[in-house]
Amino acid sequence: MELRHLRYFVAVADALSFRRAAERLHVAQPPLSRQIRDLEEEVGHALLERDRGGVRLTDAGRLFLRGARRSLEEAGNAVQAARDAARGRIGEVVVGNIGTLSLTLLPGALAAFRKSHPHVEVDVREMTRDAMIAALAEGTIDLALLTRTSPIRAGMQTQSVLQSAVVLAMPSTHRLARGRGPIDPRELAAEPLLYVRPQFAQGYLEWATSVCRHIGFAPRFARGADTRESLIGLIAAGYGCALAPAMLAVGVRVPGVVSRALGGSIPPFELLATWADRGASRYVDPFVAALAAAGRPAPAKIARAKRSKVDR
Amino acid sequence: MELRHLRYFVAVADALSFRRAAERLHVAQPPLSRQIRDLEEEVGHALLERDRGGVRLTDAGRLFLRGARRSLEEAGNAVQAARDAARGRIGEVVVGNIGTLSLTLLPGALAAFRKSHPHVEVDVREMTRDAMIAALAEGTIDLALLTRTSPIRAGMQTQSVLQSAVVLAMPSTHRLARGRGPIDPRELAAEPLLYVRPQFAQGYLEWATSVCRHIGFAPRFARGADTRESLIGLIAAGYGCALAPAMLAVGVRVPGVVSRALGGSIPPFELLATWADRGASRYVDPFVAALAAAGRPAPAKIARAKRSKVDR
DNA sequence: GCTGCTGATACCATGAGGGTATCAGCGCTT
DNA sequence: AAGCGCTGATACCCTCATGGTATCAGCAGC
Repeated sequence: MELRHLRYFVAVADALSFRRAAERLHVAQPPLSRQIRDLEEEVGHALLERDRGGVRLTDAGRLFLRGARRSLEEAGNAVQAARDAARGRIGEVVVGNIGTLSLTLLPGALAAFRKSHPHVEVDVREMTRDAMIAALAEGTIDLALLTRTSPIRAGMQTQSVLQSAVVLAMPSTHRLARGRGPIDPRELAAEPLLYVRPQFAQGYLEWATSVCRHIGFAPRFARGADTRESLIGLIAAGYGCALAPAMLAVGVRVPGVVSRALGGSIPPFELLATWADRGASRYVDPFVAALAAAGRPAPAKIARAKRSKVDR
Repeated sequence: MELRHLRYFVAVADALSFRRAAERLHVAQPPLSRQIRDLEEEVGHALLERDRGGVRLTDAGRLFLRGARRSLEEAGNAVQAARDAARGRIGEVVVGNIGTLSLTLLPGALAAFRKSHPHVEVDVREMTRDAMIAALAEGTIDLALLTRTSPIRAGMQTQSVLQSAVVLAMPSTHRLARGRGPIDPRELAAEPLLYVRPQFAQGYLEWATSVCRHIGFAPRFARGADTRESLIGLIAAGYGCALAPAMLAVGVRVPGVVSRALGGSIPPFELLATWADRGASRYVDPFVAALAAAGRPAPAKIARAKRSKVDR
């Protein structure tokens, strides 16, 4: 399969006619037919339905068309990016974003970085943790925001860009919701905990487990949610408590949910900027610096409140 | 340029050696060299630096490599998707997501849809409004969540999936922050308003303007922010007020920011599911139904509160 | 039954891609 | 210093895939 097949297929799918597509492509119709036939053979299924008087896409063809368009677009972007870079006009940093966790961090970093590097494009992509780790190794992204418990591969550099105290989020009717000041972490041992299933929030379970181990007990995980938002929903509905970084509680605050800091010396939740030793964009370093700077000032009013007197 | 060029280039970039790359590709080294040379000619710039004893990527090559990988991956995905579809195993719905606005809406809809259609993959992509509109026309995405003021092209169907009352978000020290109940909207005429610049949140400005026009005055926009988050930051810092859908205020609630509903008969903020008449996935209809259902129950406690007595 | 449209088939040519043999530059060893 | 081993580049040839032309097959409407 070559880009030619994709170009031809897209043309036919757009024109819904071999003849007209051939015209637009400046080739004759028979070679076009043959290329499409070859493509269908390689895929192994019919992509087009030839009715008299026209062509229609099969279900398979519809999906293939989408992928073909994306592939062609990426190929064109690659050329464009290379030309731009050769002219020294812009660079590019691609950041793999870790869901809503970085909602508080990214905006500030982006704003600061745009000021110091106006010609550098920062492209934020939403992907799962495992996808980020794979993409880092491939060089598809320059930078990922990962938790410390992530299975980071060899050849990577990391820098902590954000630390956030661990809090317990719970229904406002919960027995632990009443008191003031930090909770005695040993109280948690008896609590069934809610969690986010690993499919979407990979690593949450490991992180929560490691926090409990550090306190000194094995967690009892009661009920899983599919997304961070539905986890909050479960808490609000009174199903139980969950461990969370304080910064997450800032972003999504919902009536019926209360969060209190944990006492003792619990290691804070930590977000690591992670990038490859070799082959990364030269703009990774300044961007990481911007992240680290953004991880400190404004939104840190709560995030910084580790085990300091602010909490007490 | 063909996929072959991309495959070859990726192989060389991975091996950092023409010989070894040629081995892995099962071709001889000279043809490989020629293909790479042709590719560099087409791009117009050197992608590789040939040093004695090895190969290094140029800056242009680094960026090209990334695009090449993506293009190849999309091409592979296209084939895979077509095969899956032909077996009737799964369908696919791609949703263009409108930033944080749909944070409250999507999780519920996704959960419900997964229950009724477990074999259908829903792929959520983060993109700007204009990118969504273009992608809809191209068939790259099946569905977009757009505001009513968006310039939707012909051949599209829409369905309202969420309505949310308009609130005024302001610093807690603001004169309008004190009273109770809905604000008299005419009070706003004197207020300088903050806004999100059109680059990131395309359409916000039009929407806010149309709300003011409906009330009966021309808005005075004072200061722009780059992201929704930094807008909230500006408000918290006391720079002024901003109009917002109530649902947005639910997601991001920050100390120092207060929001109050607007009185009178202001049309609510509305989110439209938008899809192409023809060529869309067959699963669009049930997914839109799931969205509409999710737009009603739980998070609607505030969102539903249009101009009903709940506000008064 | 003719003409118009649709796409498929048959066959031929040209040229691009791939093969082999060889060259050129450089570092290391003997 | 000469030879060897590695690197990638060049020269040349062959083959087959791609694209061309001519034609066929099915169907609609006049």
